Amino acid sequence: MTNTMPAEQSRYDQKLVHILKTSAAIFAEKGYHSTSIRDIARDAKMSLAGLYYYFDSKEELLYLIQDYCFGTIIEECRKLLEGIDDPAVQLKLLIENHLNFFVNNMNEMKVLSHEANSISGDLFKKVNARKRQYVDLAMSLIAEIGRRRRVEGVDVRVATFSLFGMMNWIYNWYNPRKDLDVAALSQNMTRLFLSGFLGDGAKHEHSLETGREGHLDRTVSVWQQ
Amino acid sequence: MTNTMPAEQSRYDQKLVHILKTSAAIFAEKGYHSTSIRDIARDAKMSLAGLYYYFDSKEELLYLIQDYCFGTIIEECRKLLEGIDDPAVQLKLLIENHLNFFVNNMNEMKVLSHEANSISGDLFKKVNARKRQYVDLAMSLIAEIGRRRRVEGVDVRVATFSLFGMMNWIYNWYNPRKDLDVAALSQNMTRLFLSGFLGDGAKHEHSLETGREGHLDRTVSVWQQ
DNA sequence: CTTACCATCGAACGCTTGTTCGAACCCCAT
DNA sequence: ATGGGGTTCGAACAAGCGTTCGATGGTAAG
Repeated sequence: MTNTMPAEQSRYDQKLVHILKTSAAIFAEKGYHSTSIRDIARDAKMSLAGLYYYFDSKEELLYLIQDYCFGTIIEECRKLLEGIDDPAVQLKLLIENHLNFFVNNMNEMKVLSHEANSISGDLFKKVNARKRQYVDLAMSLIAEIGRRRRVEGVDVRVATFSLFGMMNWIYNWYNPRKDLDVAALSQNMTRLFLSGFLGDGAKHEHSLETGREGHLDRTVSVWQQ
Repeated sequence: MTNTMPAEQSRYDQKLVHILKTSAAIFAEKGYHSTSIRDIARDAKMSLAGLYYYFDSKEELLYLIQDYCFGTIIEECRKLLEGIDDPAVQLKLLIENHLNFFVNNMNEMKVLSHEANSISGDLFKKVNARKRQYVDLAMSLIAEIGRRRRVEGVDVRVATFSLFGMMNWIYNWYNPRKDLDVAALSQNMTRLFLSGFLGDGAKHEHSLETGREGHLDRTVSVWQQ
């Protein structure tokens, strides 16, 4: 399986794409494990057995969706960042690209975010290699911004995953017909994150003293036993 | 089913708690739909049929975990916020409570976050009512902070769900043996969010001009067809 | 010791699942 | 028209699923 789809698509490629899109829509709606191949066959208007001409197993189907999704996002991102020096600008572009892609491919991205552990073995490793690559890119940008602007008081790892948390959580709430459009969403999140990361922490923190620090129970377990 | 467990637990209650904790651990590890009642029976050291003395269906089992989790988190939060005037301080406490509870009950919270749509019908409605209650609380705090500090340029809904995204994403990466402890994690995220929300957006944004705004393709679909 | 109730279990039911197989179909080059 | 390879399909399989039922064990009160 190659990273990129041929521009000129054969009948076979077109049908595979149709299957992947249909599957992603159902996976997004009811979850990978609750979706049966029969569900996919119905929506794709094919027979059960006919589908297996295009993939070897349900798990490989999930892999094809995830891998191609990651491939595209990373490729687009690399193109976008090329030749830009300021890591803050690069990060801004990464966020824009991520959210733009997410919103315009909500089904596939929900499957990528939510079904990350529904895949196992070698296929899991392959997807994870791409993920690590992408996360490392973002983390190195954030680290570099921190270095140049002498950011203190925020852990780079925490910052990176907080950013991905913000961005990847949108499948839980974002409604394109009701919420801001992608451009405004990107701007909001870039501002939230960059201002938060760079922002003068000390400026606000002194006013947050509660006079009862360390008041939290260490709730070791939900149900004490 | 009541919201709170009796302080004095009968033999029955203790065993129910044991089942809930065991189930949550397996659900967290392999997902709700990939977990069979037989898996739970094995780990809980009970027979398959014996489990059904404690719940009526697999779905109700999930509900019990989620409902009790939400119940505890909201109750703790209310107690903590009581009598405090500054919404920024209240939000800080909400974040601390949320993360403290999350880290100390990672299994249950992962099930709460990740299996939100694995439940349906009336049980889903019940859990969702609690969720809305909790989200509304956070959103109203954020809105009030925005009003008092005259925050501009960030949508309150986007800010709220970005915060929950940051916080709830941690089950995907947080490793208590390798990462910061809960106190430091809370401090980091509070700083990231509050500085981000309050922070002078204009201060940094002018330096982020790329000279090619609107350059992003509207990637309508992953696989063009 | 007997009664009654709470708790537990082995075994089975009906159903859905992912996957396979061999036969049939379609369509284009000869 | 005919051959053949690329597609499609109906039917079946074994395995696993959630759930039920009737019977059994344990235990505390009468």
